[in-house]
Amino acid sequence: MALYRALRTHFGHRHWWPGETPFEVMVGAVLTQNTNWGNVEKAILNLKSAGKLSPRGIDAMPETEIAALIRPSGYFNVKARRLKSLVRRFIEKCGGDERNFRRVPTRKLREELLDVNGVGRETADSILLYALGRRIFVVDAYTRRVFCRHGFLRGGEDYDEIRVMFESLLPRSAPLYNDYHAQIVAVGKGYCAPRRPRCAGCPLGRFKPRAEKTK
DNA sequence: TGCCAGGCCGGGT
DNA sequence: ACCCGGCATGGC
Repeated sequence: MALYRALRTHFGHRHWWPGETPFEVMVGAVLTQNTNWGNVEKAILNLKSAGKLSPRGIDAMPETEIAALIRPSGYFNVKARRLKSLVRRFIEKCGGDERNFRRVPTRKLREELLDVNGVGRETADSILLYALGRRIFVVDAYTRRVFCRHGFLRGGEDYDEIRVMFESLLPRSAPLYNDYHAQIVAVGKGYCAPRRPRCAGCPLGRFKPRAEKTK
């Protein structure tokens, strides 16, 4: 937790996820799979300009047409298929309005998401936290990289192992999980990318591994 | 120029 | 239970 405070002081509130609506966040979560966010923005802009950034819009479009619009995000054929699968399920489960999920337990939603082809744990959790405001800590490549490098993780840990670790160490708060993960991405992008030297001003540099294990 | 980016799936061992 | 190839674009 003190670790979060340090990052937060250094970077300021990150205001994540970039996206105006829950649906846009869902789409972004799929498009950003192993892909630079800048490319995802172009793809989303294309969908928006075409007036197709809606559950019905995606649902009604043939895959080839979606692929053409999301081209800049890479893996466009795969992602077009994944988007359709997700949107189809989304419509089936809530009629395309996530407010209808209000009474559905997070665990159930997570299972439902993971059952969709093309939605793995990180994508599911990103949707749960950033689109639906559920208390699920998102683990990603940056999380592993940063916390490995500083000795909090060994590297072999399973995704859910890491997620549960964070969730049990932190106060259960969606806004906290939200900004914490955003902070990790901020520090990961800037200073902890592979083969890139760490910035001297990085708050993580001031922490000894292990000293900060408890919130 | 080559490497990297906010993964996931399917098939093989 | 791991390990690997495939999927593709744009930026530095």
